[in-house]
Amino acid sequence: MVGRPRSEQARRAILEAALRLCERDGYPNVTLKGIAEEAGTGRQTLYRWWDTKADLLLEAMTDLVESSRAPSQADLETFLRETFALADGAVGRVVAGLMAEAQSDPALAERLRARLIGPRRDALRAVLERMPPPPGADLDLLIDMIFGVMWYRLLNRHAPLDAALAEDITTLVARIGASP
Amino acid sequence: MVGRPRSEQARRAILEAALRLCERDGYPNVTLKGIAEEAGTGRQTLYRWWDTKADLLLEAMTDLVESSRAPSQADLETFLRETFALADGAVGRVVAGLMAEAQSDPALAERLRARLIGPRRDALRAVLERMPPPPGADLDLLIDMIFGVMWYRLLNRHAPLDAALAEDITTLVARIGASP
DNA sequence: TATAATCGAGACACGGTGTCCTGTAAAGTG
DNA sequence: CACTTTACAGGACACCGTGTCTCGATTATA
Repeated sequence: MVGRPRSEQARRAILEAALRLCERDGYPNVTLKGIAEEAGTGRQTLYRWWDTKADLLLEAMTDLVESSRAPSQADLETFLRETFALADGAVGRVVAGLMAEAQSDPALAERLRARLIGPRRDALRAVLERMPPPPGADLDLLIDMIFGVMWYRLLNRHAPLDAALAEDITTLVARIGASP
Repeated sequence: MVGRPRSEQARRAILEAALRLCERDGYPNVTLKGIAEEAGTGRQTLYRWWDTKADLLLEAMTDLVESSRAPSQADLETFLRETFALADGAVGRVVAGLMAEAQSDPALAERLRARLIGPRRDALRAVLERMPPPPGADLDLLIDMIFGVMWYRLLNRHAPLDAALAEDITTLVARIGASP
Protein backbone atom coordinates (compact mmCIF):
# COMPACT_ATOMS: atom_id res chain seq x y z
CA MET A 1 0.00 0.00 0.00
CA VAL A 2 2.23 2.75 -1.16
CA GLY A 3 1.58 3.80 -4.74
CA ARG A 4 0.58 7.12 -6.18
CA PRO A 5 -1.50 9.19 -3.76
CA ARG A 6 -4.99 10.39 -4.59
CA SER A 7 -5.03 13.63 -6.52
CA GLU A 8 -6.71 16.32 -4.43
CA GLN A 9 -6.82 18.43 -7.56
CA ALA A 10 -8.90 15.81 -9.37
CA ARG A 11 -11.24 15.47 -6.38
CA ARG A 12 -11.93 19.22 -6.24
CA ALA A 13 -12.30 19.44 -10.02
CA ILE A 14 -14.90 16.65 -9.94
CA LEU A 15 -16.95 18.07 -7.06
CA GLU A 16 -16.90 21.57 -8.55
CA ALA A 17 -17.86 20.24 -11.99
CA ALA A 18 -20.75 18.33 -10.43
CA LEU A 19 -22.08 21.43 -8.66
CA ARG A 20 -21.65 23.51 -11.80
CA LEU A 21 -23.60 21.01 -13.88
CA CYS A 22 -26.32 20.75 -11.23
CA GLU A 23 -26.85 24.49 -11.33
CA ARG A 24 -26.89 24.54 -15.13
CA ASP A 25 -28.90 21.40 -15.95
CA GLY A 26 -30.54 20.42 -12.67
CA TYR A 27 -29.54 17.46 -10.53
CA PRO A 28 -31.53 14.74 -12.32
CA ASN A 29 -30.07 15.63 -15.73
CA VAL A 30 -26.50 15.37 -14.54
CA THR A 31 -24.68 12.16 -15.50
CA LEU A 32 -21.41 10.68 -14.31
CA LYS A 33 -20.21 10.71 -17.87
CA GLY A 34 -20.94 14.42 -18.10
CA ILE A 35 -19.21 15.18 -14.80
CA ALA A 36 -16.06 13.38 -15.94
CA GLU A 37 -15.99 15.31 -19.19
CA GLU A 38 -16.69 18.65 -17.47
CA ALA A 39 -13.94 17.96 -14.92
CA GLY A 40 -11.50 16.76 -17.57
CA THR A 41 -11.00 13.48 -15.80
CA GLY A 42 -11.33 9.78 -16.60
CA ARG A 43 -14.58 8.09 -15.72
CA GLN A 44 -12.84 5.39 -13.76
CA THR A 45 -11.56 8.06 -11.38
CA LEU A 46 -15.15 8.79 -10.40
CA TYR A 47 -16.10 5.16 -9.93
CA ARG A 48 -12.94 4.59 -7.87
CA TRP A 49 -13.96 7.07 -5.17
CA TRP A 50 -17.75 7.23 -5.31
CA ASP A 51 -20.32 4.51 -5.81
CA THR A 52 -22.97 6.65 -7.48
CA LYS A 53 -23.80 10.15 -8.60
CA ALA A 54 -25.80 10.63 -5.41
CA ASP A 55 -22.83 9.64 -3.28
CA LEU A 56 -20.69 12.21 -5.05
CA LEU A 57 -23.22 15.02 -4.69
CA LEU A 58 -23.82 14.12 -1.05
CA GLU A 59 -20.13 14.71 -0.38
CA ALA A 60 -20.29 18.00 -2.27
CA MET A 61 -23.33 19.04 -0.22
CA THR A 62 -21.83 18.18 3.17
CA ASP A 63 -18.64 20.06 2.22
CA LEU A 64 -20.76 23.05 1.25
CA VAL A 65 -23.16 23.02 4.21
CA GLU A 66 -20.36 22.56 6.74
CA SER A 67 -18.39 25.44 5.24
CA SER A 68 -21.39 27.80 5.44
CA ARG A 69 -22.49 26.59 8.86
CA ALA A 70 -24.92 28.97 10.52
CA PRO A 71 -24.00 30.25 14.00
CA SER A 72 -26.87 28.17 15.41
CA GLN A 73 -26.72 30.34 18.53
CA ALA A 74 -29.51 32.28 16.91
CA ASP A 75 -33.15 32.50 17.93
CA LEU A 76 -35.71 30.34 16.12
CA GLU A 77 -36.76 32.88 13.50
CA THR A 78 -33.17 33.66 12.51
CA PHE A 79 -32.28 29.99 12.37
CA LEU A 80 -35.25 29.24 10.15
CA ARG A 81 -34.66 32.25 7.92
CA GLU A 82 -31.07 31.18 7.26
CA THR A 83 -32.03 27.54 6.78
CA PHE A 84 -34.81 28.41 4.33
CA ALA A 85 -32.54 30.81 2.43
CA LEU A 86 -30.09 27.98 1.88
CA ALA A 87 -32.82 25.49 0.95
CA ASP A 88 -34.56 27.87 -1.45
CA GLY A 89 -31.68 27.98 -3.94
CA ALA A 90 -29.52 25.57 -5.89
CA VAL A 91 -28.57 23.68 -2.73
CA GLY A 92 -32.21 22.89 -2.08
CA ARG A 93 -32.69 21.51 -5.59
CA VAL A 94 -29.71 19.22 -5.19
CA VAL A 95 -30.84 18.03 -1.77
CA ALA A 96 -34.33 17.41 -3.14
CA GLY A 97 -32.74 15.36 -5.90
CA LEU A 98 -30.82 13.35 -3.33
CA MET A 99 -34.00 12.69 -1.35
CA ALA A 100 -35.69 11.60 -4.56
CA GLU A 101 -32.89 9.20 -5.38
CA ALA A 102 -32.88 7.89 -1.81
CA GLN A 103 -36.37 6.51 -2.49
CA SER A 104 -34.74 3.82 -4.64
CA ASP A 105 -31.47 3.48 -2.72
CA PRO A 106 -31.73 2.54 0.99
CA ALA A 107 -27.98 2.92 1.52
CA LEU A 108 -28.13 6.48 0.23
CA ALA A 109 -31.15 7.15 2.44
CA GLU A 110 -29.13 6.05 5.45
CA ARG A 111 -26.18 8.31 4.58
CA LEU A 112 -28.51 11.22 3.85
CA ARG A 113 -30.04 10.90 7.31
CA ALA A 114 -26.65 10.52 9.01
CA ARG A 115 -24.79 13.32 7.27
CA LEU A 116 -27.36 15.99 6.45
CA ILE A 117 -30.80 15.51 7.96
CA GLY A 118 -29.78 14.24 11.40
CA PRO A 119 -27.37 17.11 12.12
CA ARG A 120 -29.94 19.69 11.03
CA ARG A 121 -32.52 18.12 13.36
CA ASP A 122 -30.04 18.31 16.23
CA ALA A 123 -29.36 21.97 15.47
CA LEU A 124 -33.08 22.83 15.43
CA ARG A 125 -33.60 20.91 18.67
CA ALA A 126 -30.87 22.95 20.35
CA VAL A 127 -32.52 26.17 19.22
CA LEU A 128 -35.95 25.08 20.47
CA GLU A 129 -34.58 24.02 23.87
CA ARG A 130 -32.95 27.41 24.31
CA MET A 131 -36.20 29.31 23.67
CA PRO A 132 -37.67 31.36 26.50
CA PRO A 133 -39.78 29.52 27.43
CA PRO A 134 -39.05 26.25 25.66
CA PRO A 135 -42.26 24.87 24.12
CA GLY A 136 -43.84 22.30 26.39
CA ALA A 137 -45.00 20.14 23.49
CA ASP A 138 -43.22 17.04 22.27
CA LEU A 139 -40.03 18.39 20.70
CA ASP A 140 -39.72 15.55 18.20
CA LEU A 141 -43.18 16.24 16.82
CA LEU A 142 -42.43 19.96 16.67
CA ILE A 143 -39.21 19.29 14.72
CA ASP A 144 -41.11 16.97 12.39
CA MET A 145 -43.71 19.64 11.72
CA ILE A 146 -41.21 22.46 11.13
CA PHE A 147 -38.86 20.53 8.87
CA GLY A 148 -41.91 18.77 7.46
CA VAL A 149 -43.18 22.07 6.07
CA MET A 150 -39.74 22.75 4.65
CA TRP A 151 -39.44 19.40 2.86
CA TYR A 152 -43.07 19.50 1.75
CA ARG A 153 -42.57 22.87 0.08
CA LEU A 154 -39.11 21.97 -1.18
CA LEU A 155 -40.43 18.89 -2.98
CA ASN A 156 -43.98 19.89 -3.88
CA ARG A 157 -43.19 23.56 -4.61
CA HIS A 158 -46.70 24.80 -3.89
CA ALA A 159 -45.41 27.72 -1.80
CA PRO A 160 -42.06 29.49 -1.27
CA LEU A 161 -39.48 28.97 1.47
CA ASP A 162 -39.02 32.57 2.56
CA ALA A 163 -38.65 34.88 5.53
CA ALA A 164 -42.44 35.15 5.88
CA LEU A 165 -42.66 31.41 6.50
CA ALA A 166 -39.91 31.64 9.12
CA GLU A 167 -41.89 34.36 10.89
CA ASP A 168 -45.21 32.51 10.71
CA ILE A 169 -43.70 29.32 12.11
CA THR A 170 -42.03 31.22 14.93
CA THR A 171 -45.34 32.86 15.86
CA LEU A 172 -47.13 29.52 15.84
CA VAL A 173 -44.48 27.85 18.02
CA ALA A 174 -44.76 30.73 20.49
CA ARG A 175 -48.54 30.20 20.67
CA ILE A 176 -48.01 26.51 21.39
CA GLY A 177 -45.56 27.37 24.15
CA ALA A 178 -48.01 29.88 25.64
CA SER A 179 -50.91 27.41 25.88
CA PRO A 180 -51.28 25.26 29.04
CA MET B 1 -62.39 8.75 -36.79
CA VAL B 2 -64.12 5.46 -36.36
CA GLY B 3 -61.72 2.54 -36.00
CA ARG B 4 -61.33 -0.10 -33.35
CA PRO B 5 -62.20 1.18 -29.85
CA ARG B 6 -59.72 1.16 -27.01
CA SER B 7 -59.63 -2.14 -25.18
CA GLU B 8 -60.80 -1.60 -21.62
CA GLN B 9 -59.51 -5.07 -20.88
CA ALA B 10 -55.97 -4.10 -21.91
CA ARG B 11 -56.19 -0.89 -19.85
CA ARG B 12 -57.18 -2.74 -16.68
CA ALA B 13 -54.61 -5.47 -17.29
CA ILE B 14 -51.86 -2.85 -17.60
CA LEU B 15 -52.84 -0.87 -14.49
CA GLU B 16 -53.21 -4.02 -12.42
CA ALA B 17 -49.89 -5.39 -13.67
CA ALA B 18 -48.22 -2.09 -12.76
CA LEU B 19 -49.61 -2.18 -9.21
CA ARG B 20 -48.65 -5.84 -8.83
CA LEU B 21 -45.08 -5.16 -9.92
CA CYS B 22 -44.84 -2.11 -7.65
CA GLU B 23 -45.80 -4.20 -4.65
CA ARG B 24 -43.37 -6.95 -5.60
CA ASP B 25 -40.33 -4.98 -6.77
CA GLY B 26 -40.92 -1.43 -5.55
CA TYR B 27 -41.87 1.50 -7.73
CA PRO B 28 -38.37 2.52 -8.89
CA ASN B 29 -37.53 -1.00 -10.09
CA VAL B 30 -40.61 -1.25 -12.27
CA THR B 31 -40.04 -0.71 -16.00
CA LEU B 32 -42.47 -0.14 -18.86
CA LYS B 33 -41.02 -3.17 -20.56
CA GLY B 34 -41.76 -5.27 -17.47
CA ILE B 35 -45.31 -3.93 -17.17
CA ALA B 36 -46.05 -4.82 -20.79
CA GLU B 37 -44.74 -8.35 -20.33
CA GLU B 38 -46.62 -8.81 -17.03
CA ALA B 39 -49.84 -7.55 -18.60
CA GLY B 40 -49.36 -9.64 -21.74
CA THR B 41 -49.63 -6.59 -23.96
CA GLY B 42 -47.51 -4.89 -26.60
CA ARG B 43 -45.25 -2.08 -25.50
CA GLN B 44 -46.68 0.29 -28.06
CA THR B 45 -50.04 0.00 -26.33
CA LEU B 46 -48.49 1.56 -23.21
CA TYR B 47 -46.81 4.38 -25.10
CA ARG B 48 -50.04 5.09 -26.98
CA TRP B 49 -52.00 5.93 -23.82
CA TRP B 50 -49.41 7.08 -21.30
CA ASP B 51 -46.34 9.26 -21.73
CA THR B 52 -44.27 7.74 -18.93
CA LYS B 53 -44.27 5.15 -16.17
CA ALA B 54 -45.14 7.89 -13.69
CA ASP B 55 -48.14 8.94 -15.75
CA LEU B 56 -49.40 5.38 -15.77
CA LEU B 57 -48.98 4.88 -12.02
CA LEU B 58 -50.56 8.26 -11.30
CA GLU B 59 -53.70 7.07 -13.09
CA ALA B 60 -53.59 3.82 -11.13
CA MET B 61 -53.26 5.77 -7.87
CA THR B 62 -56.10 8.18 -8.56
CA ASP B 63 -58.35 5.25 -9.52
CA LEU B 64 -57.41 3.53 -6.28
CA VAL B 65 -57.67 6.54 -3.97
CA GLU B 66 -61.02 7.63 -5.43
CA SER B 67 -62.43 4.13 -5.05
CA SER B 68 -61.44 3.97 -1.36
CA ARG B 69 -62.49 7.51 -0.59
CA ALA B 70 -62.74 8.16 3.12
CA PRO B 71 -66.04 9.57 4.41
CA SER B 72 -64.26 12.85 5.08
CA GLN B 73 -67.13 13.78 7.38
CA ALA B 74 -64.90 12.48 10.17
CA ASP B 75 -63.18 14.42 12.92
CA LEU B 76 -59.52 15.34 12.55
CA GLU B 77 -58.07 12.32 14.35
CA THR B 78 -60.13 9.83 12.33
CA PHE B 79 -59.29 11.59 9.10
CA LEU B 80 -55.58 11.52 9.88
CA ARG B 81 -55.65 7.90 11.08
CA GLU B 82 -57.25 6.78 7.82
CA THR B 83 -54.96 8.92 5.71
CA PHE B 84 -51.84 7.65 7.47
CA ALA B 85 -53.02 4.04 7.23
CA LEU B 86 -53.28 4.44 3.48
CA ALA B 87 -49.93 6.23 3.19
CA ASP B 88 -48.10 3.73 5.38
CA GLY B 89 -48.49 0.82 2.95
CA ALA B 90 -47.82 0.06 -0.69
CA VAL B 91 -49.79 3.10 -1.82
CA GLY B 92 -47.46 5.35 0.13
CA ARG B 93 -44.39 3.82 -1.48
CA VAL B 94 -45.82 4.39 -4.95
CA VAL B 95 -46.80 7.96 -4.16
CA ALA B 96 -43.33 8.60 -2.73
CA GLY B 97 -41.89 7.26 -5.96
CA LEU B 98 -44.10 9.60 -7.95
CA MET B 99 -42.98 12.57 -5.86
CA ALA B 100 -39.38 11.50 -6.39
CA GLU B 101 -39.86 11.32 -10.14
CA ALA B 102 -41.67 14.66 -10.13
CA GLN B 103 -38.37 16.26 -9.07
CA SER B 104 -37.11 15.69 -12.61
CA ASP B 105 -40.42 16.10 -14.46
CA PRO B 106 -42.27 19.42 -13.98
CA ALA B 107 -45.27 18.22 -15.97
CA LEU B 108 -45.67 15.23 -13.68
CA ALA B 109 -45.29 17.52 -10.66
CA GLU B 110 -48.16 19.61 -11.97
CA ARG B 111 -50.43 16.60 -12.47
CA LEU B 112 -49.47 15.19 -9.09
CA ARG B 113 -50.54 18.42 -7.41
CA ALA B 114 -53.75 18.65 -9.41
CA ARG B 115 -54.95 15.06 -9.07
CA LEU B 116 -53.67 13.83 -5.71
CA ILE B 117 -52.15 16.44 -3.43
CA GLY B 118 -54.58 19.29 -4.08
CA PRO B 119 -57.72 17.25 -3.40
CA ARG B 120 -56.24 15.85 -0.19
CA ARG B 121 -55.41 19.38 0.97
CA ASP B 122 -58.99 20.44 0.27
CA ALA B 123 -60.31 17.50 2.26
CA LEU B 124 -58.10 18.32 5.26
CA ARG B 125 -59.14 21.96 5.06
CA ALA B 126 -62.78 20.97 5.21
CA VAL B 127 -62.14 18.86 8.30
CA LEU B 128 -60.24 21.66 10.03
CA GLU B 129 -62.94 24.23 9.28
CA ARG B 130 -65.58 21.96 10.79
CA MET B 131 -63.67 21.55 14.08
CA PRO B 132 -65.26 22.92 17.26
CA PRO B 133 -63.75 25.45 17.52
CA PRO B 134 -61.91 25.86 14.22
CA PRO B 135 -58.27 26.72 14.89
CA GLY B 136 -57.72 30.45 14.65
CA ALA B 137 -54.28 30.06 13.12
CA ASP B 138 -53.56 30.35 9.40
CA LEU B 139 -55.18 27.25 7.92
CA ASP B 140 -52.74 27.02 5.03
CA LEU B 141 -49.79 26.90 7.38
CA LEU B 142 -51.55 24.30 9.52
CA ILE B 143 -52.22 22.12 6.48
CA ASP B 144 -48.59 22.52 5.42
CA MET B 145 -47.39 21.41 8.83
CA ILE B 146 -49.72 18.40 9.09
CA PHE B 147 -49.14 17.04 5.60
CA GLY B 148 -45.54 18.19 5.93
CA VAL B 149 -45.00 15.71 8.76
CA MET B 150 -46.65 13.03 6.66
CA TRP B 151 -44.47 13.61 3.59
CA TYR B 152 -41.35 14.09 5.70
CA ARG B 153 -41.86 10.71 7.37
CA LEU B 154 -43.03 9.07 4.16
CA LEU B 155 -39.88 10.07 2.32
CA ASN B 156 -37.26 10.15 5.07
CA ARG B 157 -38.65 7.17 7.03
CA HIS B 158 -37.23 8.24 10.38
CA ALA B 159 -40.52 7.54 12.19
CA PRO B 160 -43.75 5.65 11.45
CA LEU B 161 -47.05 6.99 10.13
CA ASP B 162 -49.39 5.47 12.71
CA ALA B 163 -52.39 6.13 14.91
CA ALA B 164 -50.17 7.60 17.63
CA LEU B 165 -49.05 10.33 15.24
CA ALA B 166 -52.67 11.07 14.33
CA GLU B 167 -53.48 11.46 18.03
CA ASP B 168 -50.45 13.64 18.78
CA ILE B 169 -51.19 15.98 15.89
CA THR B 170 -54.84 16.27 16.92
CA THR B 171 -53.80 17.18 20.45
CA LEU B 172 -51.35 19.79 19.21
CA VAL B 173 -53.92 21.38 16.88
CA ALA B 174 -56.39 21.56 19.76
CA ARG B 175 -53.77 23.39 21.86
CA ILE B 176 -53.22 25.88 19.06
CA GLY B 177 -56.96 26.49 18.81
CA ALA B 178 -57.21 26.99 22.58
CA SER B 179 -54.52 29.67 22.75
CA PRO B 180 -55.49 33.35 22.16
C1' DT C 1 15.58 0.49 -9.26
C1' DA C 2 11.40 -2.09 -8.07
C1' DT C 3 6.80 -1.91 -6.41
C1' DA C 4 2.25 -0.11 -6.03
C1' DA C 5 -1.55 2.71 -6.64
C1' DT C 6 -3.09 6.51 -9.14
C1' DC C 7 -4.15 9.12 -13.47
C1' DG C 8 -6.64 10.14 -18.31
C1' DA C 9 -8.64 7.76 -22.03
C1' DG C 10 -11.07 4.55 -24.53
C1' DA C 11 -13.59 -0.09 -25.57
C1' DC C 12 -17.20 -3.04 -24.24
C1' DA C 13 -21.57 -5.45 -22.71
C1' DC C 14 -25.83 -4.56 -20.47
C1' DG C 15 -30.44 -2.77 -19.86
C1' DG C 16 -34.28 0.58 -20.31
C1' DT C 17 -36.31 4.04 -23.41
C1' DG C 18 -38.77 5.50 -27.19
C1' DT C 19 -39.83 4.86 -32.23
C1' DC C 20 -40.98 2.24 -36.18
C1' DC C 21 -42.86 -1.65 -38.69
C1' DT C 22 -45.68 -5.89 -39.55
C1' DG C 23 -49.65 -8.57 -39.68
C1' DT C 24 -54.09 -9.10 -37.41
C1' DA C 25 -58.52 -7.79 -35.08
C1' DA C 26 -62.60 -4.90 -34.32
C1' DA C 27 -65.37 -1.13 -34.99
C1' DG C 28 -68.07 2.29 -38.33
C1' DT C 29 -69.44 3.61 -43.33
C1' DG C 30 -70.56 3.15 -48.41
C1' DC D 1 -70.27 -6.99 -48.38
C1' DA D 2 -66.14 -4.31 -49.29
C1' DC D 3 -63.62 -0.24 -47.50
C1' DT D 4 -61.58 2.73 -44.12
C1' DT D 5 -59.84 3.64 -39.68
C1' DT D 6 -57.93 2.71 -35.40
C1' DA D 7 -56.19 -0.58 -31.83
C1' DC D 8 -53.89 -4.68 -30.89
C1' DA D 9 -49.54 -8.12 -29.93
C1' DG D 10 -44.99 -8.72 -31.14
C1' DG D 11 -40.59 -7.77 -32.73
C1' DA D 12 -36.52 -4.84 -34.57
C1' DC D 13 -33.90 -0.86 -34.00
C1' DA D 14 -30.97 3.24 -32.51
C1' DC D 15 -29.92 5.86 -28.52
C1' DC D 16 -27.99 6.81 -24.01
C1' DG D 17 -26.21 6.15 -19.30
C1' DT D 18 -24.14 2.62 -16.34
C1' DG D 19 -20.57 -0.04 -14.72
C1' DT D 20 -16.39 -2.95 -15.75
C1' DC D 21 -12.21 -3.64 -17.99
C1' DT D 22 -7.80 -2.56 -20.15
C1' DC D 23 -3.99 0.35 -21.57
C1' DG D 24 0.19 3.20 -21.11
C1' DA D 25 1.79 6.94 -18.35
C1' DT D 26 2.54 9.17 -13.80
C1' DT D 27 4.00 9.67 -8.93
C1' DA D 28 4.69 8.21 -4.69
C1' DT D 29 7.32 4.68 -1.18
C1' DA D 30 10.92 1.10 -0.07
